[in-house]
Amino acid sequence: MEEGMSEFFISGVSVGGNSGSATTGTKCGRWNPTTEQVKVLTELFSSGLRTPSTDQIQKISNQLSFYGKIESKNVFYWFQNHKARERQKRRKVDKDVIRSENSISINSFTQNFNQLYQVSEPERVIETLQLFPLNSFGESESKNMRVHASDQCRDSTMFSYTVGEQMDHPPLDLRLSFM
Amino acid sequence: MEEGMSEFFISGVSVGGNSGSATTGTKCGRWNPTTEQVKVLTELFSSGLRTPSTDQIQKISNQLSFYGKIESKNVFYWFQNHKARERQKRRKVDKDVIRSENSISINSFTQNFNQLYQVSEPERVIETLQLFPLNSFGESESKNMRVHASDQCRDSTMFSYTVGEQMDHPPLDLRLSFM
DNA sequence: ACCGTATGAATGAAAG
DNA sequence: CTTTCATTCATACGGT
Repeated sequence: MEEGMSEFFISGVSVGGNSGSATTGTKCGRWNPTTEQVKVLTELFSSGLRTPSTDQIQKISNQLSFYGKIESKNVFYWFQNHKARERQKRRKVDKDVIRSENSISINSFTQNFNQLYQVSEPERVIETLQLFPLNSFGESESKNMRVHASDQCRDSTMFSYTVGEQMDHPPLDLRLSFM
Repeated sequence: MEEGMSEFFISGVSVGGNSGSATTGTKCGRWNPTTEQVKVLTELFSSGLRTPSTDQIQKISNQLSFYGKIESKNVFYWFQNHKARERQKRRKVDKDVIRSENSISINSFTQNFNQLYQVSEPERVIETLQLFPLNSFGESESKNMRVHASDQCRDSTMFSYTVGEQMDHPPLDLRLSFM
């Protein structure tokens, strides 16, 4: 990790006095992506980009700076996190699916199937990516809007498999026999 | 931004909804642990469990589902938050202690030291925690043996420069023509 | 009904 | 890449 990152922010840490983070209203402390930035990054991601090279990061960052403050490392981290969480999520889902299959296995098969393979995309490195400003004008009204605001209902890729049938057996043995 | 936006919650099981929340037409309620669940989680935490492994999370989740709907991610988040907030609290206390230390003598230094470098509890990181012996056989494995001695005191002085808010010129050519 | 607090959920940033 | 830490957003609740 250090390899590719070195030139991004190693130098940035503690550059200067910073002057108490007055921050003119914006909570500066960490990058707060605008919706446009997130949108673009997401598109890139869904286009197959997973681990952008230094140059790619630079370009992306550069372009995204149009929508608001951003640094290369933000882009780098974004991809790291996004990729990692996609994996993590899939992993957990798989586990849940497996477990639930052992107990349910009704027509949830189809869903499980979709779940299991929805993200199995062939990790290809994109060569030329054209998606872009084609419509990036549509919604550039928010400058520093937090992306959450209205889509809190993002799915949770981990489900529960509410049993609910055995609500009458004795409480589990909670004795932790450690040590 | 989510890549795997999936909205299928295990067949039939109507997730969330309800939860009142009239004001902001929310649709997906969030997990609301039952007292039983909280009790169990708290006990586990008190026993020293801080960062359960995926397997442990699964087991715990599975067991707790007896008391009500729950997903593995809920357990995951619960521990994350609980740990973080305990730490947060401790940090605040430490601050206060340190502040008062300025007027106390050497004696208290030792105490402060202990407070700083010792977890609230004997920090007996569980090594073999047999969660719910009922159905967790020899799978107890844990590699959370490390004790944080280094608290990266991240200097939140951020460095990025602001790129002036010029949101009113045409979008840059974002074609990423990688070489 | 509003407001403050506790806490579930998310994610940027790092460390390992 | 994986896992953890820190911070923030959002919401359920209880008090006044």
